[in-house]
Amino acid sequence: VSGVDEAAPRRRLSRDDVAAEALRILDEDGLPDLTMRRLAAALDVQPSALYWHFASKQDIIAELSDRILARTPAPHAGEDWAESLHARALALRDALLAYRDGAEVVASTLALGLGTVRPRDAFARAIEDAGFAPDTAVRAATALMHFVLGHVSHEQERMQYESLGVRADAGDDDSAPDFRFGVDLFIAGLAALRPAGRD
Amino acid sequence: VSGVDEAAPRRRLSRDDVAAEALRILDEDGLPDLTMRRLAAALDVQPSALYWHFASKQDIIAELSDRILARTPAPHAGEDWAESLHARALALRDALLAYRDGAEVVASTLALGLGTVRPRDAFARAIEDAGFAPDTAVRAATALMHFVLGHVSHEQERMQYESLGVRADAGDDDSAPDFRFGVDLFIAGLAALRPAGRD
DNA sequence: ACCTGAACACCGTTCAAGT
DNA sequence: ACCTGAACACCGTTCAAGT
Repeated sequence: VSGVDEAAPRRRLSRDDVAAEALRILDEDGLPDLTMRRLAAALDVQPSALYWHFASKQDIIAELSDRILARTPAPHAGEDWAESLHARALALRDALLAYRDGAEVVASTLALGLGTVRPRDAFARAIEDAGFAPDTAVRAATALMHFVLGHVSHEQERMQYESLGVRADAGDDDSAPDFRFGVDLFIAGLAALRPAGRD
Repeated sequence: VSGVDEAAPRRRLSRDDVAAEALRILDEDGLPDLTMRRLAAALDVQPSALYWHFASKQDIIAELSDRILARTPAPHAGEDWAESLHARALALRDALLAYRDGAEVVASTLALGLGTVRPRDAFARAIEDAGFAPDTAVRAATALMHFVLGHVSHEQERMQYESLGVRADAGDDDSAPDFRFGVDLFIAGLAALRPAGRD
């Protein structure tokens, strides 16, 4: 029995292994299929083993949220605040769309006060550049985050149910123009309400 | 054994009974506690009995969504489009806040393409009054819905976790001004972008 | 330090059978 | 027509015990 490759040992699971496998399952099968039991099976380990590396499933999801958001690019210098905000909003949408159910993962993590708030702060900085006070900028940035997460969640849930054939597939599918319209509306609002004497 | 009141019969459960009890559990214990088994127990019935009245749990939740949204009032006649939109957005927030986890119930129902779209259509009508074309108005109305649902979901999830002592309670709790700011921003955007020649 | 084994306390849904 | 009983195929989490 020496020539046959008997069950690979492959122990010493790392925290990073767990997160990477979870991200793979998320992207390939979606958030509802990302269960502790399925994750453990994919890693060839008992479910309880995961709790040595992460305190809870929600903590794993928070880690996924951070990884999804890590891909949002640094801003170009010298951009107009409106251009910058527009570009950041589109980049955030792209990052969320890059993983299946990305928006829901990030939204639920944000709601629990876990994970990074980098994208919101990036929005806020661009809005400060328009002349708004820091606390107002954070408020506006939060509103924009709600729009982005709501829009992309909706997009991704629709994709999910269309692929299952549940919803009537309306055919028309490119929601990028709708998204841009929403962002432009938001920016036009900021331009209209911003403190006078700024340019 | 005739004087003692033996286990009340109370059969013939109606669809309305199921929805009403579900709404009670939702409001008192929250969406995570609204399970088919708990609902059945509260109605003194087996879980499988619920499936005679509703095809699925999601269908029950869609019914709750409609009931939550039923309380949004008819608009005053003769209002300015901006005033009307503002009033409707605040009324929607109030309706969502009237039941625990109301925003999440409505958001998930909307995402599945179930339940009423009355609030969105009401938004769209006010936006048409500003001079926008019907399809543009629906786009903008959808964006506003995303903001409202996102904002109120966030508010309610925060309440939930604060009451459990999970999140650090920051003390400052009235998010109505933040909400109004977001709505005003949105309306200012519409005012800036609306077709010329309208007043 | 890292993981197994076994249990605890649950889920939504289906379906034959009863009344 | 309306509901029970029993099952199917799952959940997240804990914790003593092993190595």
